[in-house]
Amino acid sequence: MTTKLVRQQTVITNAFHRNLIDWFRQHRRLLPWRNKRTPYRVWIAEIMLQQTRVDQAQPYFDRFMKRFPSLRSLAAAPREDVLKCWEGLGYYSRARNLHEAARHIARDHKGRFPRTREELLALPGIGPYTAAAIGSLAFQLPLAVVDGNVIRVLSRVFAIEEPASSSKTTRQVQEWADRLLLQEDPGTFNEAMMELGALCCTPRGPDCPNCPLRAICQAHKKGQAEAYPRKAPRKKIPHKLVAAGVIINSRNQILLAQRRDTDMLGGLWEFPGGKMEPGEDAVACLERELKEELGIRVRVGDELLVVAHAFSHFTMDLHAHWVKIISGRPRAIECADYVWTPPAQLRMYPMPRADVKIAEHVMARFADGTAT
DNA sequence: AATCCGGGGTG
DNA sequence: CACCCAGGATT
Repeated sequence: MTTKLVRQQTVITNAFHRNLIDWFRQHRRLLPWRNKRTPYRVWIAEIMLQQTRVDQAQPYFDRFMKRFPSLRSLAAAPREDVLKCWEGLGYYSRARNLHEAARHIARDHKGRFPRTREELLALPGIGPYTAAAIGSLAFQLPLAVVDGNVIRVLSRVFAIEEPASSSKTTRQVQEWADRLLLQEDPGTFNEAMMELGALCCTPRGPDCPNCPLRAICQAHKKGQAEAYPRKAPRKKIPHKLVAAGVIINSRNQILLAQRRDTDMLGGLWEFPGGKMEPGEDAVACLERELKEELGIRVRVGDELLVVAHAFSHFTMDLHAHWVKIISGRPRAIECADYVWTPPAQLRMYPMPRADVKIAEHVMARFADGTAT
């Protein structure tokens, strides 16, 4: 009885593997990180691909590899350079963690990349997914990855009813993936599963007729592929009003403040300001925030522009105003550092995207001579 | 187990 | 604008 079940499962598993791997060989995309699977390249690619689409990550990957071709060069670089290379990619803690982990490997592992799941998990920014990805792709460790693609594929294959976001689903999918993993070539199996999710078993409009797993897919059998994975009801995200000051001095220099490491967007440079309190307008907000943050009294002038920006967990309108200092010299009270810079050099500093928009506006105003 | 990261793309 | 997808860290 047991042997029969085992044999039956083996038949299914073999068919699963053969179809999946054949499909992958035909359809796999040629991506920069897929040639030369060194641990370092795999690592950088996997961190970039967290929460980020392939199309968006690709140019960043090429630039990053050019600028930091080796783990040693990354570890030796100033953090500022790493953030600058990451600018625009979002989730900046990834860049900070990457840099920290590189230094850790250089120092404690003498530059030899860790090659066990436990050692990988101990590095900042590496969780279960990334540890399995690096372990399988670079070191052929038998670790199954579970990312959004794998959750979608297996939620459909096994018609899992719990929402994709629940930790129960993650655990269930991890168990299935571990069981299905192609032991002889875990890296290719993992890539194939994720590629299937990206190209065929897509969130909307999955290409079931051409799917290598259609024969065993329970969601497809029910004619309900797109109904999986089940979605949890989502809550609405808040909207915030924020003000930023373009502080200009008598020498036509602009003040940038650096965010503290422990804050969100830590280490990035921005036009100082903050959230408007209830009942406050941008002017009152800037007078208060700039006193708290930099210890200066200011006169808030005209509005340059309003940047509407959507973040992952809220949206905001960022009101940028020209500002002059009435009294006091700036001190880095609620920020890590500050700097006065000529407008032309604003873009040397790594900034959040919303501040990049302000910076471009400021530079344009100076270029055409209409700056106040 | 749930929540929080200050994302970006698409229709 | 509404809607969608998404790993790690934290608590």
